[in-house]
Amino acid sequence: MSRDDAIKPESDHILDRPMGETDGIDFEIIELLFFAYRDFISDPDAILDKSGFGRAHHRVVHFVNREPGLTVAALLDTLKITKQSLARVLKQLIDSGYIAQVAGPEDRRQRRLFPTERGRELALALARPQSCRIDHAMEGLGESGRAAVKTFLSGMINPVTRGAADDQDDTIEGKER
Amino acid sequence: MSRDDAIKPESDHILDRPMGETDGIDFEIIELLFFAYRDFISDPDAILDKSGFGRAHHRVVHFVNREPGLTVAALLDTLKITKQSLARVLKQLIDSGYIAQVAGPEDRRQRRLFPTERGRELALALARPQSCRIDHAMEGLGESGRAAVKTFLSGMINPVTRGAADDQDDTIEGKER
DNA sequence: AATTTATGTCAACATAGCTGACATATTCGA
DNA sequence: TCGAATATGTCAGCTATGTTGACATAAATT
Repeated sequence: MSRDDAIKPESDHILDRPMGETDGIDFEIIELLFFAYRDFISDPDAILDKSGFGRAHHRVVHFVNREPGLTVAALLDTLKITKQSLARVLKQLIDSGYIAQVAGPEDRRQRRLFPTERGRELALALARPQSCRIDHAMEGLGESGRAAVKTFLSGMINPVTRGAADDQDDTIEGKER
Repeated sequence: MSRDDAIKPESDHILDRPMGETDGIDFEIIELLFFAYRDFISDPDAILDKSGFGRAHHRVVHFVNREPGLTVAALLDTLKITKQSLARVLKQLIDSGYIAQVAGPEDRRQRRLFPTERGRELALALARPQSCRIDHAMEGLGESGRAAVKTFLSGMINPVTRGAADDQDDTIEGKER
């Protein structure tokens, strides 16, 4: 890198004032969210490492445990990833006996996803440290404070556009998700 | 996949009860955090796509703008990634004129990072929609509610272990981060 | 019978992490 | 002053997880 090209404090309109509240932007919360989520994720990450799984597996196991009998389509819609992305991790979870598939009772094209005992245990093991962290963060707060947190987090989420629910109607605009 | 191996609802200890509050775990907040963060990130993602940058660039631009003159070591410590990971995105940001390096005035080994005008603009453009989203999510909340949110988010973050600050002392246990 | 839907799968690619190894400039301590 | 430690950069290769596009199969729908 020839080392000397870095020593030119004169050029290029360098700014040395921190980007602050002056712009009417709440950088504090932006950063709190970044750090909070990073650490929130780190607990399960450590556990997953041992099992040879990753975050993608975590999400799948979580939602399947939260809603046993979920269809693949519904899961894709929740995760907002492509079926090819899902396929990779889902296959591993099925092969390792964490999740089982059952043909839909009404519509036999569907593959409804259920957790096995093993899958349930993993989901709980992953959720436990996260729950602890949340409990700790909620410690000082009263009922109204806790409610405020939920309101805030809900407000951060994009509104659901269509009547997604369990209806079909997904490939209308050509996106194959 | 021979299609028929999926149709075996009998085998393997399938659970069909949702994983719920019974286990003393607050799944609601866990999920709210997941969805909230995902959507929170999606705003800047859309902007970054146009510039040909990714989330990694976002973080670098953000923190350099928040603390101009940051050393590479300090940035690595904030982001908790390896220097090789940082190098890739930092190089691109420097080459494209979003960030400039200046040799440290005291310690000339350091490369202190500063935003250029361009870098500042990008950081602001990325923060703006996030700030809007936060404002919207805070809308209903009073001062105490907002305070609760900050307390909560702060409580979610791992406590700082050592006197990290600007001190050296990083390679003690052999990890080269 | 033809079409649509739900799902799976192959192949190729991009981003952003990681480890390991090594280079260079600078500072610091003995 | 010299050798070790430090701050940073860089090469090479690996992994995880996302993406597109194309195509296959079974079941439902029209």
